[in-house]
Amino acid sequence: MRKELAKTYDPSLIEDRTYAKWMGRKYFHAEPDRSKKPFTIVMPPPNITGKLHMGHALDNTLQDILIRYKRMQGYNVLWQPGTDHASISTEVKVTNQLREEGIDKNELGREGFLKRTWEWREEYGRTITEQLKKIGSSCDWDRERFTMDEGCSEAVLEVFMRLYEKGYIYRGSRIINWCPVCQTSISDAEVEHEEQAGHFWHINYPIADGSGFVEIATTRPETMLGDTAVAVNPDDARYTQLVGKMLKLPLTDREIPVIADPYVDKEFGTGCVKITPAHDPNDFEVGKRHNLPEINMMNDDATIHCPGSKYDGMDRYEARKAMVADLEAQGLLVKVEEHVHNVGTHDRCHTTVEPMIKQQWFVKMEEMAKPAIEAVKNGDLTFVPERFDKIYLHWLENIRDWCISRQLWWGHRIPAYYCDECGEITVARSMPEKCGKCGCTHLTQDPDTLDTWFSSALWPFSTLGWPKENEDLDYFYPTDVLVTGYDIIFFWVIRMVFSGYEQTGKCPFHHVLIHGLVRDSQGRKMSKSLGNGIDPLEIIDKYGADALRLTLVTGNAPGNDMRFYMERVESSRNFANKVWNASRFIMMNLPDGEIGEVAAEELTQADKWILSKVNSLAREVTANMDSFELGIAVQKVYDFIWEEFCDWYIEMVKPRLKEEGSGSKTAALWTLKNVLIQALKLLHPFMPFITEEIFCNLSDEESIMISDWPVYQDAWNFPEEEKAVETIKEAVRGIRAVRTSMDVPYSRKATVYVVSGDETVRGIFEHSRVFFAALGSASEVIVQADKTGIPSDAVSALIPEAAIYMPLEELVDVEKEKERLKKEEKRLTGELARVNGMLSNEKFLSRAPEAKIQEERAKLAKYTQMMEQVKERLKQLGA
RNA sequence: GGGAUCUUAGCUCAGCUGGGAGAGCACCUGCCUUACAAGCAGGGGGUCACAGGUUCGAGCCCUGUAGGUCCCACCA
Repeated sequence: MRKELAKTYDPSLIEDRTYAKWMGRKYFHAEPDRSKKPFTIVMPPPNITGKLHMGHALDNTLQDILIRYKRMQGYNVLWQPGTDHASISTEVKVTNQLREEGIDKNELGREGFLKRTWEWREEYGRTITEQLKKIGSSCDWDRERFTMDEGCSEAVLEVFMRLYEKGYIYRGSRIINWCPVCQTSISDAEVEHEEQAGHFWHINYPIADGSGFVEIATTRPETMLGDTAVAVNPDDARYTQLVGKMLKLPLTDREIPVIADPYVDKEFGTGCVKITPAHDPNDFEVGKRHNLPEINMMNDDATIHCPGSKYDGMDRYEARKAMVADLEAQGLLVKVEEHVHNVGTHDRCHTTVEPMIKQQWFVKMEEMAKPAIEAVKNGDLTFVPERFDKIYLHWLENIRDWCISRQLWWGHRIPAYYCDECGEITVARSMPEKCGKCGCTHLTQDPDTLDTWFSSALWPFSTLGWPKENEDLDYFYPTDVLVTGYDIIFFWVIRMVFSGYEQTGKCPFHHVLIHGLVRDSQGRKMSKSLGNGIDPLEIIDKYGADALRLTLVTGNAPGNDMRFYMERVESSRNFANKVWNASRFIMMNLPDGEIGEVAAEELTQADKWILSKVNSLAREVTANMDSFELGIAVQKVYDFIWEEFCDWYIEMVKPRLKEEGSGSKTAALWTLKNVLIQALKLLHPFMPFITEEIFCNLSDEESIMISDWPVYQDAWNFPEEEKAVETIKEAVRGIRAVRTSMDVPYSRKATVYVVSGDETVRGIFEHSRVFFAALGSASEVIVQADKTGIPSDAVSALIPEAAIYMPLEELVDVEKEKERLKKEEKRLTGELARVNGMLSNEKFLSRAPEAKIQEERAKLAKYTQMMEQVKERLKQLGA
């Protein structure tokens, strides 16, 4: 039955309905099936705190494209979705929410807080997944997981136990990064280095024996309360006699030694460095080497800890000011210089982190990094684009132990239990009944939780049921491709890789497709503070998910950032409308019943041409998809549909559609329908909704998303017809250009003479005269071998294969025509010079591939012929 | 300090293994030609940052220079 479609495409009418249909039919659901090959992607789990932003939209669009493509290719695909508990982010959000209600987190207590956070998660945690559905994500929602659900928590516990038992997890008192606002330790990866304009304070430390001063330079004078030495380079002749002497530490009553350590750079500052082991990672190392005391002079909220001192309790920056003022008053401040330096800040809240010595849990990284490094080196794991190999390797080759404990409540609690009596640590899967050392029954679990990335590191296998052996894991793991932004390679990708090798012995995925950031029209990062974010859902409401998706993949190469602006979305929307209308046109013409098969001899040159075109398109697009060149792939489909199919083929076929009951009409309809279906299939991964809607109107199959991906077929390979139609297109373009330059109105038809001495060429035009006439605004097409009967003032269009003449009578402006021909002559002269240059170059002839030489020879012949025509024509016009 | 990356049409960007410079938007001209004005036809516009090198041949490979962006890094 013929179906009518609306004149303009309205995505809002079909997207939700279509998605519901897919869900209802369980197309997204995957079960192991040994008769098919699996293809698996795990979705980077969005935070439960978040709402969908452009980054998610891009990330998930890319994944959905790959998933839909592979599904159509017949793979048993699993796209595993889920969400991340996002420890710090969520804890901060809930804490703030509580504060607004006037509730203090600590008063509420741990249990109450967790109850509240679970409620929060129930209420808000699913909005993002609902939003992911709006963009068409075909993930298996039946398998949706959460990093703190029972299974994932079991995996976390198992991994902790294994690593602990292997000696890879240890507890130690070491210098770590501390966020005074979030009041927790953070890992090195979570520290962002920001360049800040600061000062360099030069301070005199008096030598205890009264023989003078040692001038030190520091960017953080307040830490001098924790100084336990001043260091100089052992080779620094200026200071050798000072080494071993004692200095009076200003603002305190302590004395500290001068020590020699190669860490000190003679050239930098004064060459004397104050050493604060408890508040600087380098100084910590120096302190260890020299057995210096570690004086902790700061509280967890970054106020000064110095009992008995006037600075005690002051904020770190307030104290800095006060101390500098006091030093100046005492005449110990030598000078203050402007100084730009790097300051470590917490990536979540951008507070300046404080290095502090604390008891924390760490993961020993050296051994686990090895297979992860090897994976990239031996090709088991590849990055797209490749350049991210270096970033990955550099990080792993310089990896330091991972601080995994967080002083937070929301997260997986560390399974360590301390004996209240003897302090013995027991790491166990559950609370031990008694202390294994002293037998005491009073044990307390470590209050800390794990870094949120500890659980996401296990995501590729914890979501498949690990540590239990099971069919899902066996079948779908390892996964195939991981799609993510370059911003979380360190946090997540690397940790998944070493965790995968350590726990499962396998790399958790083979390819990592990296994408960049979606920026605003000015190239700025989209951010809440700038207010320049564009809400993907608003775009979907207004333009449709397909337009959004197309915008996000068009003209973008892997790993590169992109700019997002409305003109691009409109352009995508226009394409959707183009597809819609082309389909509408075809459906308007399709008969009520089946077209049936069309005999090969009924197919015209044009039919074969477009079949051949869509055939090679399928091959090319498949190759691009396989190498993750999604932007290139979709560009090819776009160009094919808009230019070849709509602008040329449909126009070529229109005259035949008026021939009621003819075999030619049937062949045209058959071709229109089949080529459209092929094109829709190639487009489907990118624009799932519109392609599904049209496909279901055209085809008896139930859904395009489970239809077969087009493959190249020899039966649709027509090189001769492709060449023939290209010749005609050239002729049409030539005619149009001539007519435009002569200002001949569209409505004015003219007789068109095609002159060629080549019988084959004449055959091409004879065969296609119907559509050639239509496209070339011809009232009549006369094909002949010579110029007999052609008016001498006829205007010509030139193509290599033939001469085209149009008697345009009084409309012909001889001067314009001469001008046009001269321009053409100039162009051809240039081309001929280039080709002749190459062909007269002996080195080219001897070293270039034979095919290339033949190609150039053919061009020479072609241009020579055209040049002859132009010259002859100019001569006729008396030029 | 180390590394990566970019510099191609007015704007935003593609350009896959080196073989006659592309798209979208913008601009100019003419068209409501019964699928689409969210459209059709035609057109203008680029020493592919600069300088060398390799090659028969370079936007693409190599070296250097300039400018931009980003990442990493313990010079206080």
